[in-house]
Amino acid sequence: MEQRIEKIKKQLHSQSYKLTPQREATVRVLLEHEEDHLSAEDVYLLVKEKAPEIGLATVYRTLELLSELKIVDKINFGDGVSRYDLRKEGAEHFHHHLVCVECGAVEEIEEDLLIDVEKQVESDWGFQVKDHRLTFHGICKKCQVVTVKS
Amino acid sequence: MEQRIEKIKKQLHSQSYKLTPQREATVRVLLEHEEDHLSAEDVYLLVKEKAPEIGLATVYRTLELLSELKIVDKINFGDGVSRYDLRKEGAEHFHHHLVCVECGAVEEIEEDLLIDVEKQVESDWGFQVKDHRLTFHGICKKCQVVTVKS
DNA sequence: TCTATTAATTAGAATGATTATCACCTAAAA
DNA sequence: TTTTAGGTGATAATCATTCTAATTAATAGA
Repeated sequence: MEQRIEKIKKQLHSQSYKLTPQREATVRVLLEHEEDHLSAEDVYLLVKEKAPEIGLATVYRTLELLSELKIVDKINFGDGVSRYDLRKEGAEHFHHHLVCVECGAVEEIEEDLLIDVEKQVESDWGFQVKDHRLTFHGICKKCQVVTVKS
Repeated sequence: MEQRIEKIKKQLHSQSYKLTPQREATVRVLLEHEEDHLSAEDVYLLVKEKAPEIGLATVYRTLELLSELKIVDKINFGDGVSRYDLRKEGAEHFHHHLVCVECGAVEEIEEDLLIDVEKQVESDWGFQVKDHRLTFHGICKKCQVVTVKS
C-alpha cells in the first residue's frame, strides 16, 4: 500500500502536481476498493469517512487528474455514471469487463485479448490505436446455473 | 427507405407497439443520418423540422423503445451524452468504433472482429456473451498525416 | 522570517441530460 | 358509443457533473 502511494506521489510530482491530504485520502480509498467499480459519489462517501471535510468537487477533480495521468481509468457502463478503476501495476491499457445482464456483477479481465484485433485495425483501417474499451454483456457463470435450475 | 420503415413497423407491431407519426418521423431522421452519431437533442432538433409539434420527451421515449427492440444501439463515448445508432440490417451485434483523440471523428467498423475473443471469453471465463461494446481510441488516418507534416 | 503569488479547497449554485408526472388525446375493441 | 390502453406534450423533478466565489494553504523570493 505505502509503496504504491509513494509511487503515485512521484507520478504526480513528475508533472508538478502535489499529493495533498485530500488526494492521498482519495487514492487510499481507491486502493482499498480495487475490485469494485466505484462511482465518484461512492468514492466521495468513502473518503468522507476518513476526511469528512472533503468536498465532492475535489473528489471529481482528483479523479479527473488521476485519470489524465493514467493512474485510474474512467469507465462507463452506460448506466449514466462514470466509474473509476485503479489501473493495475504496469498495465498499459484498460482492462476489459464482463457485465452480467442478470445480476449486474462486473468481472474483470486482466489479459489483453485485443493484440491481434488492434493489429488488424491498424493495418486495415490505418488507425493508430492508443487505447481501447471493451465490455461484454452477457450472463455470468453464477446466473447461468440459476437459469438452468429454474 | 420505405421498406426499412415497413420492417421496423412490423417489429414494433410484433410487440404490440404502434408506429405513430412521431415515431415514424424519428425513425426517418435516424435513417437519413445513419452515418452520424446523433444525441437525443440532435434527433429532437432534426425531427422538429418535419414535425414541429413533437416534444423532447417523446423523442427520448422513442429512442429508448427502439433501443429495447434492438433497432438502435445506444452508445456512450464518455462525453456525457448518449448517442443513438441505427443497427445495420441483419447485424446481430453492436458495431465497433474508432474515436480519434485529435479531431474527435468517429469511424465505424461493421465487421465483427471479436468472434475469436468471444469464444475465448466463453471457454476461459464461463461467461455467456450476448453482446459487446468495443471502442478504440487513437489517431485517425487524417490526423496522422497532419502530425507528420507539422 | 515576511510577503507576494500561486495552487488547492470548500460550499453551494448552476448546468445539462435524462426521467417522471399529469392531463389530455387517439385509435381500436367491445 | 363507451371503454380501454397506449401515446403524447409540457413541464417539473432528478441526478451527475461542472463552475464560481471566497477562503486557505503552500511556495518562492526578498
